[in-house]
Amino acid sequence: MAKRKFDEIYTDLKNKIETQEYSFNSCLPSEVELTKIYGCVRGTVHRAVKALIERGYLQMRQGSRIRVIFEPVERNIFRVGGIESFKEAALRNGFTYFTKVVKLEKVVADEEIATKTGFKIGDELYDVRRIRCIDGKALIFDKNYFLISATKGITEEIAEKSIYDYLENTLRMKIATSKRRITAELATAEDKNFLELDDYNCLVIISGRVFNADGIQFEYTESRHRPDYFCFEDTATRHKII
Amino acid sequence: MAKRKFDEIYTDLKNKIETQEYSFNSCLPSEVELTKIYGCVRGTVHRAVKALIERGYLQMRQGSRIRVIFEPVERNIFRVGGIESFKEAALRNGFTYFTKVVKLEKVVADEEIATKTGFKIGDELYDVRRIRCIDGKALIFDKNYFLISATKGITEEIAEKSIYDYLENTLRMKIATSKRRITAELATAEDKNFLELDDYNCLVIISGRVFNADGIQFEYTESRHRPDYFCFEDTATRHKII
DNA sequence: GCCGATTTGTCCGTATGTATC
DNA sequence: CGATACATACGGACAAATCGG
Repeated sequence: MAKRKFDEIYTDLKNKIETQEYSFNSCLPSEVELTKIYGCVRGTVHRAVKALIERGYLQMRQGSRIRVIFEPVERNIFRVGGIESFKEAALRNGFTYFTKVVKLEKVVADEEIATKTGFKIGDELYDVRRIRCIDGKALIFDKNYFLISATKGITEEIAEKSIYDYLENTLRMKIATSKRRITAELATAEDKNFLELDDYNCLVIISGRVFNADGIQFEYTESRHRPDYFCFEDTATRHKII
Repeated sequence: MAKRKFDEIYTDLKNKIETQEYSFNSCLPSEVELTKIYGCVRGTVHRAVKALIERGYLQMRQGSRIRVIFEPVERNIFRVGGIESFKEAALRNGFTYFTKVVKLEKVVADEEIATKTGFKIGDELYDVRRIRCIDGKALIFDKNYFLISATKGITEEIAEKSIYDYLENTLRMKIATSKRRITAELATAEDKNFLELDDYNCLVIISGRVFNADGIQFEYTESRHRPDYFCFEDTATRHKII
């Protein structure tokens, strides 16, 4: 995977930017100079640079040079970006955490479930509900449905550890795309029962449909966060499809 | 701008997918067949397809064909995706809306403002606060700071209409990148004063720093939404930098 | 399970256009 | 205006994964 020339350049530039070797508001060497540094054609450099633009590290303008717009920020917050899983985020922030499985049942999708989850009526699903505790406090409530035909064999032990480890490493499933939606709602009775909400009467909800490489939707996920344990970051570029 | 071959292909494929000419879960013609259709080389087709993958329309896997994973969804929700402005979202949903300017003052950034906004202490800024009303209800509270040296001449009339129109069309500023963060917080006294919060005691906050093409940050924006008028959608692809 | 055809993934080298300085 | 630098596209090559017989 990491033997793509393109990845090397991407990673190397990203590191140099993060360590301020290329510092905020300075300019990168021109693309032609970069081709000499990395020993490749301009197209390959260009591709790496565009990837860094989309991720908010660089900025380009035709005719002028490539500018660094990355600034390191202090952060002790619970991010849910494109990449980090719950576990990674907890670890990065130095929190202790554990998962408690409160439900693991087989259900058949009725109309209500089908509409909400994107599965078809009649599909057999695992209904998994878990509480995520951080520093001993119950802060996140995860509700998941998995298509049994694609994810056979999920047990409580697996749900407590990592379902994705099981799917990827044991079942050898290849996960491809995931469509997410972030919303916020009033907390339900179930939320209040399971979570320590303190003064908050709302939750932030990240819901998503996940597809495997065969184009089959195998999961619907809903992660209900106490507001202070939620943060999402991204970079948008206006007016351009890259 | 629209004379890029790549854009034509992107737009045409996107339309054909949205109108189900290429339907959910079916496969596209191979890249080679597409080059014949569009009269271009494979690299160009490939690039358009990758853009559609990042936006959740398609899925590819080396060796097998390109699959459509877009499904039209009912949507009567207030999205804040990468692209839509407040106005566009309101229009799309068929709501009436208007903006009320409750503050437009010049301020000098002190330490507190500087930390929060990313400007430097001593920078001269416009402090703009606006209420967004949808269907007659005050639902969104926008707090913005603009760097005066880059955005000279903002008036109440402009703030009521569209500051971005003014910046792009009158000042000819080129907006490039914007880093956003989505969080949720308890509503403040100011929020409760300006907004109709009903039962909600929290708000969803989209904050961001916006840079122009010269790499200058000219805006800090904070958009405080009542939870039921907020929705963010995106697509994530696992394990791969495209 | 093997093999060959198909299809996507990456990269090269080159050429031309366009914006900036 | 010319020099520089990025933007897009072409055509070709080979690698890697998939699929069907």
